[in-house]
Amino acid sequence: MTDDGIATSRNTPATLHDVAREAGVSLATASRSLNGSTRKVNEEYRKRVLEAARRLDYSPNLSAQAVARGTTTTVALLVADIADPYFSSIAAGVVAEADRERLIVTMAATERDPERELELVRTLRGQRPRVMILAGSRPMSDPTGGALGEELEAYERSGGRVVLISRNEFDFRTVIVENSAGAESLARELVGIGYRRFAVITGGEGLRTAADRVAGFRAGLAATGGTLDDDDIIRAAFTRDGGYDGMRELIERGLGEVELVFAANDVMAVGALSAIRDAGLEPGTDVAVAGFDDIPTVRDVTPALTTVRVPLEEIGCRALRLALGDEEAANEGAVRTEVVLRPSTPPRS
Amino acid sequence: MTDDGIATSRNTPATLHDVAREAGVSLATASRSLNGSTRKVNEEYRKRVLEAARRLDYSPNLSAQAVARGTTTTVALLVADIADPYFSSIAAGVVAEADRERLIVTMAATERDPERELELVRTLRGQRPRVMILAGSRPMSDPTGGALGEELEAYERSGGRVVLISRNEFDFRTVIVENSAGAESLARELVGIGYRRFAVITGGEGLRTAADRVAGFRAGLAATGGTLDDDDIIRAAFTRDGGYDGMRELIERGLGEVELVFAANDVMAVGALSAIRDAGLEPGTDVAVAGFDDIPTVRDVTPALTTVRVPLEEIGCRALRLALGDEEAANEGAVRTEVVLRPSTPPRS
DNA sequence: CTGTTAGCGCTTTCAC
DNA sequence: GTGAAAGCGCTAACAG
Repeated sequence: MTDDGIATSRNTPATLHDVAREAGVSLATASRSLNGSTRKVNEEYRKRVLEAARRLDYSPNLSAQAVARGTTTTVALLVADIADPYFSSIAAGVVAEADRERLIVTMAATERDPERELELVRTLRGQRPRVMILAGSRPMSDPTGGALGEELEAYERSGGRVVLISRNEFDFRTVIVENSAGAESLARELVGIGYRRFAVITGGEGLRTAADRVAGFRAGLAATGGTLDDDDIIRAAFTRDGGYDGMRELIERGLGEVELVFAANDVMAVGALSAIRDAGLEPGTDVAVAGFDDIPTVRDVTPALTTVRVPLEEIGCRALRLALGDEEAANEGAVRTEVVLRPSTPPRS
Repeated sequence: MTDDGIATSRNTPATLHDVAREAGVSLATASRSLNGSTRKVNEEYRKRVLEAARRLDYSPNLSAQAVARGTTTTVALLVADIADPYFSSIAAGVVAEADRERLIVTMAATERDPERELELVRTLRGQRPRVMILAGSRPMSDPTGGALGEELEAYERSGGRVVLISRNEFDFRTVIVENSAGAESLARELVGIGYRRFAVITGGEGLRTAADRVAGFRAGLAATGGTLDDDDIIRAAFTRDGGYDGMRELIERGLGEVELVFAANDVMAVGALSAIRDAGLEPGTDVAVAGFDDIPTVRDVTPALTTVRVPLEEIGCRALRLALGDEEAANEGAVRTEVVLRPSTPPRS
């Protein structure tokens, strides 16, 4: 072993040991100077260590730190689909907040498959993340037979924090979105501007989020005299194509008296808009459309989409703060939503 | 220390040690049974270990494994903005491929700030990721004075692999996108359907990707007789709002003879569409618009947007395969793009 | 304030 | 085939 003491181009990163040797101090002193320790270090030594670290291009091995400290700086985020604007906006919020807290985010996609989700939670647990954030609702009846819940509980028992976004299936901290109340307000406002007969396109089989939105919408109609026949509730995939297909189905079977179609989220609503147009109808004029979420693109479709705004990035940010035990975040209550009327639902009469 | 031998609700995860004890075998045997070792383990022991692991709800500590093995199962991904569909689609591809390779992805956002990018690379290096993927072009003239390049080189020297997506600034493996050729084809096709006078809205100050697209577009026009005045090249932020602002500027100064506006990416084009409409003009009719990327939403705006398709998810996937040394990926050459004509550029005359 | 040393949880020689 | 033991890179008592 030729020890030339110079930063040669080795093919393994410099270790703290190398830095200590280079600086002529002990491991402990090197460690203390490089990372915020409570202990004070002689300014002279400190400088020498920092200088040596720079020379050797030292970068602390986070895995080793994690093992030694017994705690990581990692946050795990699970979403249904990264390319979906709903999730990517939430993710952006989580990543931004994590960055502020000098935490690192690892991300995985469940592709809306509960089995996969369980599998991912298991894998990710190996990282010993400080926090695990699960976004995206899953079926209300758990097809994995409670295995996910158990896994998450085990994770919390071992010191982790799980936060759910808009899915109150378990007893974990949750960022609650006013899905029901928001949809109810939307229904009221729509009736207020003259709509009476509605149809709904929603996600398949009792997804919690979707179900809440539909229930809220229904309640709003009930209170104000709007009509929604059970037959006019279409189920489809909770995606753009689902919205497209649902709308086409609705058109094919005949819109009848329906004046406005409420899609349980914006990506579906956008798909519905295209289906309407592809059927030779004029959205907004022949049939009005409303969505939920206020994803960025709904301002740019035509007609611009009426929706319920939910502050997606903020939700991501809050989820993390909640997990980190932020007092404020814990006391803020449900995330406020807000109805945004746009040309896709022009006032009627 | 009460050692009752039962999986009590401790508040620290079970270790391999615990499993070994529970199974009555040595640490080594437990390790060998749980992870694919070359060594053979007596079937009887193996079963006992697996059973014990299950009972204790054991999950291997990835950090510890990383330290012991000297290698991680992590991939780091840097993008400009997670909520931007261009990047989130690429990210989805990376995550999907990583999942296939049983790798974990950590993600960070540079927010288009070179300083931040450098900072993030430094931090992420601490993870000792096997691979680092950088997406999103940065200014051609490096404001960090080559520091990023040095950092990345140091990372590769220490055994990592960096892959750049569509940014050939350094000598690293790169997923090359036919930005120039794609834009050139687009120009040719547009001239082919009757357009003659063009304007361009592009990203600020020499972003590589933007510059290539504009250059290609220009070349296509030059070859076919289309006209693009230097005055009609507008610079704005490489975002939806940038596109909106750029278009508004163009309209305010007077479109003159301009028949078609080419935006250097789809999000800008979508913003431009809205600006046109907000100015009381009809996109497609009064002025045609074309973009680049073929992000999902461009099918749903009105009129649907002419663009150059680039297979975003595939790019993410390829980036990772390239990093992992996949022969095929290395030999596939540039990522093919394809012109997609849609109603935002109706045939003229 | 500094250095020695015993871990952290896991892998991997190396003997048996 | 199995186990004891020596690390991996780093931190945190613990003495000096």
